[in-house]
Amino acid sequence: MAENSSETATVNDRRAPAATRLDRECVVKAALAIVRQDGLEALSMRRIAAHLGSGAMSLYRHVRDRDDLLLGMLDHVAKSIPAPPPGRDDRDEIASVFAVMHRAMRQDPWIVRVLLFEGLGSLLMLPLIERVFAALFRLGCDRQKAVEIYCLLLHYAYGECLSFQTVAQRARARSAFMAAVEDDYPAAAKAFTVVDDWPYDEFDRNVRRILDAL
Amino acid sequence: MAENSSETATVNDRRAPAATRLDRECVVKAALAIVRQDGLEALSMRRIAAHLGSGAMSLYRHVRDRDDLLLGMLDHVAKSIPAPPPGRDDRDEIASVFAVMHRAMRQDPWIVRVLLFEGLGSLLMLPLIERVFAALFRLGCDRQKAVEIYCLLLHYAYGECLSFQTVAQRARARSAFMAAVEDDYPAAAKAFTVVDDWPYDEFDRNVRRILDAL
DNA sequence: TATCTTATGCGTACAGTGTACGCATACTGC
DNA sequence: GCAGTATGCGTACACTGTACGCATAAGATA
Repeated sequence: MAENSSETATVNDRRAPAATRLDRECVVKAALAIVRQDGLEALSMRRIAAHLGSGAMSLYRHVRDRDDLLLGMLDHVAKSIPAPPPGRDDRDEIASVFAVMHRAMRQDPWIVRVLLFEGLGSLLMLPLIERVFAALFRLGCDRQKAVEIYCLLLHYAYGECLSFQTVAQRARARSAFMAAVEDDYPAAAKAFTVVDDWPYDEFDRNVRRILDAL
Repeated sequence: MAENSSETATVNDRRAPAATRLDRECVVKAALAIVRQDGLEALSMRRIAAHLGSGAMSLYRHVRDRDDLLLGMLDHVAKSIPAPPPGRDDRDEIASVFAVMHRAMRQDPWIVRVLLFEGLGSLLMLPLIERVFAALFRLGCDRQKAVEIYCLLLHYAYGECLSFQTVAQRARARSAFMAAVEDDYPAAAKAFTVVDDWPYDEFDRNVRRILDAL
C-alpha cells in the first residue's frame, strides 16, 4: 500500500496521475475510433473515457458538451477531405466536388446525421461549397437557381448516404416484405428481386445526369 | 386515510383503477400527439404514460418496445395517406405519388428517421410503391433502371425532408456562418443571401425534371 | 526555494432514458 | 362464487449527459 512513497498519501492513492495527458484532439480521435468501429449510437462520454483510461468528466475540460464533441469530430473529418482537382469544365467541377463529399459521407455515414443536426455544419466544408457555387454562377445561374441545384444535389447525397448505412437491415427487411405480399404487388416484387447486387454506386452518374438536365 | 372505504385497503390505495382503458391505438395516438407537438426527441415512455394518466410500464402490454411503438406510429400515418388520383400519363403518375409521399413526410418529418431505421418501413406504403414501379415498367425501364430511378427519387425525398426540419436552426447558423467568412467565399456568400424566402417548395418540380431527364 | 495561481483530472450525484420482473387488481367464462 | 386470464403499474437496474466541487499538477512570481 506504500507504493507511492513521496507526497501522494493524503487522502486517496490515485493510480498514476492520469498517465494520459488529454487534449481536444485526442478526445476527438478516441471518439472517432469508437464511432467508426461501433456506430454513432455506441458513442458515450464514459465509453470514450474508458478508451482513454481517464474519468468521464475529464473530457469536459476539452470539450464543452456532446454536441461540441460531434462538431470537433466533423471538423476533423472535413479537414481530411482532399480538395478535388479542378474539373475539365464547370459541370465536371461540380460533379467531382460532390463525388468527394459523397465519398466522405460514405466512409463516415454518421457525419450526415451530425450535419443535419448542426445546420450548415463545419466551416471547413466551405471551400468545397464555394467551388460548387462559383461553377454554378459561371454557368449562368441566378442565385435562386444556384441554391436550388445545390440543395437538390446535397439533399440527394444526404438521403443516399443515410439509406446506404441501413443496407444490411434492408436485405433482411426485404425478405419478410416480399414473402408477405409477393402476389399483390407484382411490380414492386419484380423490382426488388434485382437489388441483391449492391453496392450500386449510381450516385456520381446520377449527379451528372441531373446537372445535364438542369 | 380511510378515503377508500370498500375493498381497496389491502396494501396501497390506488387512485382510480386506471380510469383509462388502454389499447394499442390509444398509445400510438398519444405518442403521435407528443411527437407532433414537441418532436421525436421529446418522446419517452414515461411522457406518453403521463399523457394518458397511466404508469409507464402499462404501455408495454400493448407495445413490444419502443421500436414497435414507432412502427405503430408509422403504420398509423401511412394509413392516413390518401391514394393520389391516377396520373394523366405514367410520368405524371410517378410524380403525383411522390408528391403525396413528400407531403406526408413534411407533415411528419420524424417518419423519415423511422423509415431509415426500420429499413423498408411500413407495409402500408406498398400500394404507393407498387404504383411507382408499375408506371416505370410501363415506361419501358428494365428492373435495374426502375430501382435506380425509384431510389434516386426516394433518397432525394428523404434528404429534402430531413433538411427541411432544421430550417429554423439553419437561419441562425447561416448568420454566424456568413459573418465569419463573407469575404473569403464570395460565391457561397452570394448564394446564401437568397435563402431567406423559404419554404421553397421545389420538390415536385424537381421530381418532374428528374423524370424528364431519365 | 517557497508560495500563490491557474489548469486539469475526476468522484459523486442527479435527472433522465428503456425496460425486466413480479405483484395486485379487473374482467371473463364456468 | 370461483378459476383463469388480461391488464395496470411500482420497483429496480443499467445506461445516458453533465453540474458541482475537491485534489492534484504545472507554471509564475517573490
